[in-house]
Amino acid sequence: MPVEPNYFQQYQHADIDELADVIGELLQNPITVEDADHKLIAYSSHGESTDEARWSTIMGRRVPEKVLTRLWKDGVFQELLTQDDPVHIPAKDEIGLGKRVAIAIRRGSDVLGYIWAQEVNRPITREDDEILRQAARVAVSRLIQRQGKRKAEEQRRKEFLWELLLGNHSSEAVIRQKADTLQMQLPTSYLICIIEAAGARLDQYLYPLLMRDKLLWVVDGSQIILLIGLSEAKKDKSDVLIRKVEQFLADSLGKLEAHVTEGRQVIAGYGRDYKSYTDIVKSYREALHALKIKKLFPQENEGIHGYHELGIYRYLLQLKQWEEEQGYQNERLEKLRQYDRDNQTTLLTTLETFLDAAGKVNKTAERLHIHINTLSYRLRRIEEIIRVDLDNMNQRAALYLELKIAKLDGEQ
Amino acid sequence: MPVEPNYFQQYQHADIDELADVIGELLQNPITVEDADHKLIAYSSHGESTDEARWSTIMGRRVPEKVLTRLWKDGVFQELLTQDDPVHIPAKDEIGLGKRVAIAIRRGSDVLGYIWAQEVNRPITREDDEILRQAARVAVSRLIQRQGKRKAEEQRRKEFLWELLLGNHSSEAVIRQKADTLQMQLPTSYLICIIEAAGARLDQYLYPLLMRDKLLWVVDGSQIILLIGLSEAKKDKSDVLIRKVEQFLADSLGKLEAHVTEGRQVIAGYGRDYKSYTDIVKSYREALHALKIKKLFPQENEGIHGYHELGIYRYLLQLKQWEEEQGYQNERLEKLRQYDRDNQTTLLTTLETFLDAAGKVNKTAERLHIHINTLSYRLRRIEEIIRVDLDNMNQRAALYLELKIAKLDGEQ
DNA sequence: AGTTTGTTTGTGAATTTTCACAAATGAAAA
DNA sequence: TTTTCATTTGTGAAAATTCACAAACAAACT
Repeated sequence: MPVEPNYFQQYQHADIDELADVIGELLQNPITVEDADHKLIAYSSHGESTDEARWSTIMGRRVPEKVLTRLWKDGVFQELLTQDDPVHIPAKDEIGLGKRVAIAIRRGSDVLGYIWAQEVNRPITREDDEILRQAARVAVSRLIQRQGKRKAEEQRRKEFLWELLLGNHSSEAVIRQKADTLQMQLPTSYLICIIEAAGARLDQYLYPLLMRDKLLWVVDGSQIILLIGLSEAKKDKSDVLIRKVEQFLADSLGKLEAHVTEGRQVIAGYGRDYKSYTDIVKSYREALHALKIKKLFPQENEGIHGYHELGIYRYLLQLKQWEEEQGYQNERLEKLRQYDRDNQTTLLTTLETFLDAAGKVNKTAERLHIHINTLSYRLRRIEEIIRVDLDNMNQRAALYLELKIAKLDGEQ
Repeated sequence: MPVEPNYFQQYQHADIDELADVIGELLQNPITVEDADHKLIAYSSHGESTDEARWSTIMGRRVPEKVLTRLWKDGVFQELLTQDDPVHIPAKDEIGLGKRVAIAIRRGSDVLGYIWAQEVNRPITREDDEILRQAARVAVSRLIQRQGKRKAEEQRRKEFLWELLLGNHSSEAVIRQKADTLQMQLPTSYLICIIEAAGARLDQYLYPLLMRDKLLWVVDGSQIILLIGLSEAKKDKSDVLIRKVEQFLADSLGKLEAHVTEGRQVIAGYGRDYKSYTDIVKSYREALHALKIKKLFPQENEGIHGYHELGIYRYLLQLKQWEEEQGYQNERLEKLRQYDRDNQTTLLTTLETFLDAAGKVNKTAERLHIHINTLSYRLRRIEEIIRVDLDNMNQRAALYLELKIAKLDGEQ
């Protein structure tokens, strides 16, 4: 293995702009240096041949949004965030992006920024990768200070989110003002989403996704709490927005479940969407509620994350508590349970399966592995024993509720 | 019209026993006088020919229970209580009751007692009726004092019931003791039933029924509150007892509705059955709740009176209140309502009918007077618009609940 | 005017549900 | 042991449901 030369020996103390020029000279191509938030930090001054993406970046002092979106979509950033080596990116003419190479500037697992090298004057080969690796290493010290400031800001933003989650602020105006001083732009519509994983480094694994969507988040024990913005809530198109959340969750859970093979306890829930930021407490509580229900009824709520999708489960805990306060005990179900015990039957399970199948005898018999006439007999029996009319929606719904409430005791 | 002689002219100041003898002599038959509670007050002393019923009555100083039950069943008391004339009763050998004639002793609408004349020595004809009428009139003054005492006792019992209803007593032992001092025997199992009629003299119309079942009751405005005993709650035979309550209600409501033709607002509700008398508050509250629900959803709960039969309606008020506290507004239903307004459709009604029919398309289409394919189209539309899966019981039940909750606002 | 869109109704075939009746099974009671 | 009872399964026919496809219609839009 040949010993690579130390390209930046004599530039250890050069400032960041000088460094960009040096890299540019070594690679004979235009260089751009950005921080983790894609704000322009430095760029090489030689050479006029520049594509539209670089031009816009320099003029706007930030990488244009559409370029970022595209690169996230193509998985470029995912690569950059997860590996130490330079990433070679083919040209993407639709967004005015020429062929280039990029590398992340990182300290430990933190990404401080990126170095971009355009390929215009000459191709950048694998041999040049070491130059970029060294350049990234040298750039670290220049970015650390900036990073410190950024971290402190991030920290203050997280504290602010906690305040919002706990409902410390009562006035919308005060919230907006504080958000301004923290240079946060609050989405017009938002919701709170919680992802919980047993013993996983949640923020670590989700980092690329969090960065991609520029989410505000805090970690609380084994939970990560996310403020997700629903940019434009046009008319009846809220469905589309919710589907974006579901997409995000699918991505996140997929990624996490790959990592957390052991307990595989990865669950997520989110509250309803609100516009006023005094309602953030509500959305948070709703997300927590959804999570709680998903733990209590995992099968019943598989694939469901939104509080608005919980159906009757939304009421269950409350109703349970109410029944207890009233000293109500369900005689009908107890009667069935007793009958089952006395006669070694399974009428209660039969009833639950029947109700879960929304009264479809076919589906019910199938799930229970019994003849359809057996089912019909059992249902008739149930109607006789607990004196109920299963064709009556009121009674059906009531029984359904009662059954699910009873399950909360683990009595089943 | 011949002027009837005044048979009791010279006995105006005779005591009650003497009176019985006089009547006996006039009719040449054995006489028994009872108070309203069928306790023996006096009996004629001549003549040995006496049937088993009279003999038991005199020996036990009260009319035997089985005789009373039979006479109530045959409607004899109903007649006695509602008319001033003597009632001629055929022999009922199975209970040892010979042929006899009876008349109620009444002051105004209050029944103070009864005079019974057995037919053994000679038949008692219509001509003798006037003798009994006059005898009943003369007996009034002898029974008034007794009646006063009885009324005071009744009054104290009613006050006691009120105390129980309002939960003033916390100890079962104290309650039992007080019941003893008031000479009340509390049924082992009981429930509270309330009948409400707009402007009717409830206790008046129900008097025969109340007497028959010896119920404890109080009147509260337009409501009459009844403590109904369920004598022997053997094993799983509670159904039979409840059916007795239903029978009583059917009788009562039938009678009342005949009288209250105007507003026809006669409703009834009853709570669950309890054994401990500290629970009487619960049963009372449940009865009130049932009544309230029946007012809010008259059609939905037609023919239903028991709190235990309310189904989901039992939860509705609580859920409504809870939703309001949470500031929850139902977007799904609102969306449908909006669609209906925009397109002059009736999807909301369609949905409700469908759910009420427990998902039977046939019944639904019939009730809506539409083609079954129209219904199928509408349901598909509903599923699209509010993004719901009507085959899913959770969603179905949730929608059902939401619909009924929404109806509480009168928003429909 | 024609076109589009959402709604209603019709037809027909495959499938499911409902119901009545009968036979087989197994466990408990006589 | 037989008898009884509750349960399961089978058969078959009528009724109801589901689904695809098409025609008719009215209101809104171009």
